[in-house]
Parts: sequence; structure tokens; C-alpha cells
Amino acid sequence: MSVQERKERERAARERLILATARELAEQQGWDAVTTRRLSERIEYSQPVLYSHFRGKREIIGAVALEGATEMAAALRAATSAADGPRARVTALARAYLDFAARNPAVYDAMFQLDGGLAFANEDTPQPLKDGFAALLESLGEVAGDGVHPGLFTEVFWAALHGLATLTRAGRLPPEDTEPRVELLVDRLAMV
Amino acid sequence: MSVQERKERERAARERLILATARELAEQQGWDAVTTRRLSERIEYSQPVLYSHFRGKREIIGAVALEGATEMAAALRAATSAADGPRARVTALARAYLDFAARNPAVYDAMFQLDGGLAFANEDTPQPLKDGFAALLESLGEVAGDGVHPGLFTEVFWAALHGLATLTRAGRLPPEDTEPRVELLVDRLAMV
DNA sequence: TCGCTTGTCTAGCGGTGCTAGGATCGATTC
DNA sequence: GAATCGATCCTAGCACCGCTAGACAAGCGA
Repeated sequence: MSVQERKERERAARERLILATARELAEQQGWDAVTTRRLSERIEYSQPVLYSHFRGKREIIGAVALEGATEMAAALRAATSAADGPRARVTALARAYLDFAARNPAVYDAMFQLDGGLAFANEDTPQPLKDGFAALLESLGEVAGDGVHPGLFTEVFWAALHGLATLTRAGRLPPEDTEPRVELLVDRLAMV
Repeated sequence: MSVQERKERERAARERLILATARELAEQQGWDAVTTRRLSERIEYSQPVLYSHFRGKREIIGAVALEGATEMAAALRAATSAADGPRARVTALARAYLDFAARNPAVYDAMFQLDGGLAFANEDTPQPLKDGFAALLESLGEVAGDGVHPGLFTEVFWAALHGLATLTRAGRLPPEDTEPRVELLVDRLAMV
């Protein structure tokens, strides 16, 4: 069975190569530049090879989104675990969230702006996405306030962060005032 | 000069036809379905005619976005003017904003999700967009709270609304709980 | 070594945004 | 009223897109 195992290893390696290349190209030139032709050229295989790994471009975006969700959840947990007290955790969480979105715009797009064919907010939602929301919930649930459902509070806080992230990146909000916006948001929303 | 005037009238009418058709098609089947071929077929002119009115598809999207901004500003002002007191105005504003986004998803996309080639947050920003932000500022400035810059507060509140609108529409948030989310948002952010 | 499966590539389909260049229509002038 | 000439519009085509059928070659097991 060694031959088959080797082939599977090679195949898995190539799949990682495809995703890493797609992600790199998207971060460099935007997702519009990630065409199947350019992508296949960069990985030094022909176009049909892509379709032996993914159903199509949408599924490639979705795979990058899942990668990103895992990384983001880790980044959020790392940020909150280094902070003392509920309030500080929420501030750290907000900063880490916006920081991730700013540093990985293409990945953030894959997760929340583009259609990666992923299910959301239901039982078919892939684990990395659920886990990302869970990472938010862990810190935000602490400061929801009396009588406020933690899930609902997390949704609202998350929506605010998402709005700040996307509007800033799209040039709708000047990027300089990000920090005071975060402070205002935490100040008002978090019941210390 | 009557001939020239008639031609200009006809030209303006055709431009309105292009925009109305693009908008209708986008609302019915999404912006992906708005191709220059389909659009030209629906207006019963050939493709190049589109390019005698607009530089390209991007500029058509931008024109629809400006139309939408004007309408949205009017809708927001209508909603707030019918409410009594700062707090009620903000609630009405938030509901009207989310309602507009839900009822005109394609127009909302043109304004905030797609690239319509429009300038934002600087001196080149078209008047309708500035006015839309002004409509938000009028009601939100009242409840920013002491020592908080009204513009900054408006940005944060707007970002939260934008996040709720986009995440809901993309299926990231279940649509049922929109109303409690609005109440929570206004409760926490507005300093009565 | 042979046959066969598995994997990869070439070539091409129908679609996209956009444009060059020719045809036609109609207003202006004689 | 006819001829001219410029504005206006369309046909045809470019390069590119996502995706796939079918030919071909490489490497496996017998």
C-alpha cells in the first residue's frame, strides 16, 4: 500500500500548494486576479488539475475561507488569553479581529464577502466557522449584561466589528481613527 | 436649437432607461446577471450604446449607487422626521436603514459592496453620498454623548448597521432576530 | 514485458467586458 | 427638393473568463 500512500501524500501536498498559491495571489492582486488559468500556471499544472481537487473556483475560495477561519479563531484566542479581566479581553478581541481583517484582506473577503459556497448559521456550518463564532462568544458572553442573550449580544458586536472592518477596507471610513472607534464600541457595548 | 435639445432629452431618457433596467435586472437576478449583452438586449440597443453613456459596467454600478444614496437619505429623513425625541429618532433611523438594505439589496450592494468607482470619505465624494452620511449624522449626533465626537459616533453606529445589513443578507445572521438586535444596539450605543 | 488504470494535457465551448471600423440615418445647406 | 456631411448606431471581433471532453502518456500490477 506504500505506493498509494505516497500518491495520497503528493496529492495532499498539491492541494495545499493550490490553496497557498490562490491565497498569495489573492492577497497580492485581489481575488479578481485569481483566475483558473493564472492559478494553474503558477502551480505549474494545467487547469483541469484544479478541478480534480475542487469543484470549481468557488470551492477554492471556500477552502481558503475555512483556513482563514481557523487562523482567525486562533488569533482571537491568543489575544484574549493574554488579557486580564473581561473588559480587557473584549478590547483585545476587537483589536485582534480588526487587525486580522486588515492584515489578511483577501482571506477576510473569502470568509465574509465572497461566495465560497459555505453554509452559515445552521447545522451544516463547517466546524472552523462555528469555532470562530465560539471564539467570539467566549469573551463577549462575559460582557453581554443582565438579561441579554449572549448569542444575540455576540451577533451585534460581531456585526459592528464586521462593519468597521469592511467599511474601512473599502475606503468608506478613514483608517486613522480605528483605535478610538474600537474604544467607543467597547465602552458602550460591553457591560464591563 | 430645438433639434439639439430634443436629442439631449432623448439621450437623457435613454440613460435613465439604462439605469432603471440595470437596477431592475440586478434586483431580480443579482449583479452577476447584469452583463453588457443582457443589458443592451433589454434596452433594445447594441452594446456600444452603453459605452456612449458610461465608461463601462463599473460606472453603471456607480450611477445606480448614487441614485440609491439619494433615495436612502430621503427614506432615513422621512423615518426620523416622523419620530418624537432623539431616542425614538435613532430607533426609527436604524429600522429604516436595515429596511432599505433588505428591500433594495442590489442597490445596497452597488453602494457598499461593489466597486462603482466612487470616491469615499474625502473631498471628491459625490454629493448624494455626503448627504446620506449627513442624514445619519443629523439624528445620531444628538445621542453621541458628552465628549464624543458626533462624526466618530456616527461612523461606529453606521458600521454596526452596515454589519447587520450585510451579514443578515449573506445568511451569516438569522433574519428573525433583527428587531431585538436593533433594540440592543440603540439601547447601548445611544446616550438617550 | 505486457496490458491497463490512473493521471495529465491539449483543445475548445459558451460566456464576459470592451472596442474598431463600417454603414446608415437625418439635419443642414444649396 | 436634392446633395452633403457629420452624428449615431451596429456588426464583428479581441482577449479573457470558468469549465470540460477526449486524446495521450506514464507508471502500476501481473
